[in-house]
Amino acid sequence: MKVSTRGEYGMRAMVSLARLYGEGPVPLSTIATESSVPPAYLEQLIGQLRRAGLVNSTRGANGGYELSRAPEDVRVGEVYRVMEGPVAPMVCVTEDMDPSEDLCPMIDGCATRLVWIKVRDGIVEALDSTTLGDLVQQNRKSDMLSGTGVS
Amino acid sequence: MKVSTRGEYGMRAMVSLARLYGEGPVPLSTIATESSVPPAYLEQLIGQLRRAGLVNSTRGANGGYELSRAPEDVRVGEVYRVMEGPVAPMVCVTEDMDPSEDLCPMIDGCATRLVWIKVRDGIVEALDSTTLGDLVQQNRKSDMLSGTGVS
DNA sequence: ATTATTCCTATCTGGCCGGTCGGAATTACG
DNA sequence: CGTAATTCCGACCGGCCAGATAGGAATAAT
Ligand code: FES
Ligand code: FES
Repeated sequence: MKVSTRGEYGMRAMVSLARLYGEGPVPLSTIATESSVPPAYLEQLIGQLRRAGLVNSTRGANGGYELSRAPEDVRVGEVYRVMEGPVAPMVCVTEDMDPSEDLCPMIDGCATRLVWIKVRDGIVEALDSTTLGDLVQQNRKSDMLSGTGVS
Repeated sequence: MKVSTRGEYGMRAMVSLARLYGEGPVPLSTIATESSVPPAYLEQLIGQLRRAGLVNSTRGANGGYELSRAPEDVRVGEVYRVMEGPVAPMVCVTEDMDPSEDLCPMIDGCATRLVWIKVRDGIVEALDSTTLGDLVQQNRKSDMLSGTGVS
């Protein structure tokens, strides 16, 4: 059960943008460097984030990307869902699914489903209780304590 | 972020065994039917569970498998870990990892890691707070309420 | 015009998930 | 003893898709 690189990279990119929030459009190349994501690939990913309305873009020279909302107003769950789709450790417990359809072929109904629902809710809680703002803040704090992050 | 079929099937099989606990060895074919898992595949999976000590096997005619412990004493997290490996939504937050190694290439340390740790802990909590016993019990209860589970 | 940038879509590749197969070992049973 | 029921083991394999790369068209600043 791994988060794909889309989720990983997308989240990293968004954190980078959060750190640079308020300083105007940031070109893709910068985000790519800062978040260590292959530029060509990032381009694809950030397109998704834009279409989802999480980032705004400015085209042409001096253009770039920026968060469409303040970092404190962006739950990481939103980013996650754009990149990874609805939270669903298993098809039969997809977040937004019609509760009536139970596609499990098990005899006597499915007992395991209860577990996966719990797991799903655990993930949702973790994702939706944090904002990009929280992340950059936490990070700045730990930078303060340990000097310049060291190597 | 999906649980693979190994986890799904493994869990289903264990629930089946839990329901039949105390009635002697259950042949693979029965478990396969009851949990709707291709027998040949299940054989592979249940081998893992056996080697991990979660089930005991009896060879030869009239042989089969049974839980090595009472259902109430088996946390679903144990089953999960056997089938899926340590809980780790992302390599850098693997359950049993050496906390010193931080392999993230991000500039200024990694802010996103905090999220994944939260996610991981959410999953762990969900898995370790439930036992196979809980599952079969819950399931029996819902059977009672809705007749014979219907079609 | 030239340069910096976003935008779009097609294409490729390796890994591994999900599953099958054949046969050897082991034990019950009449 | 022989035969049937079963676990046990490792090899094999096809298809899908994550994880990129590539090329070029549109847009805007200077
Ligand atoms: S309904 Fe999902 S495992 Fe049964
Ligand atoms: S350390 Fe895992 S994403 Fe940075």
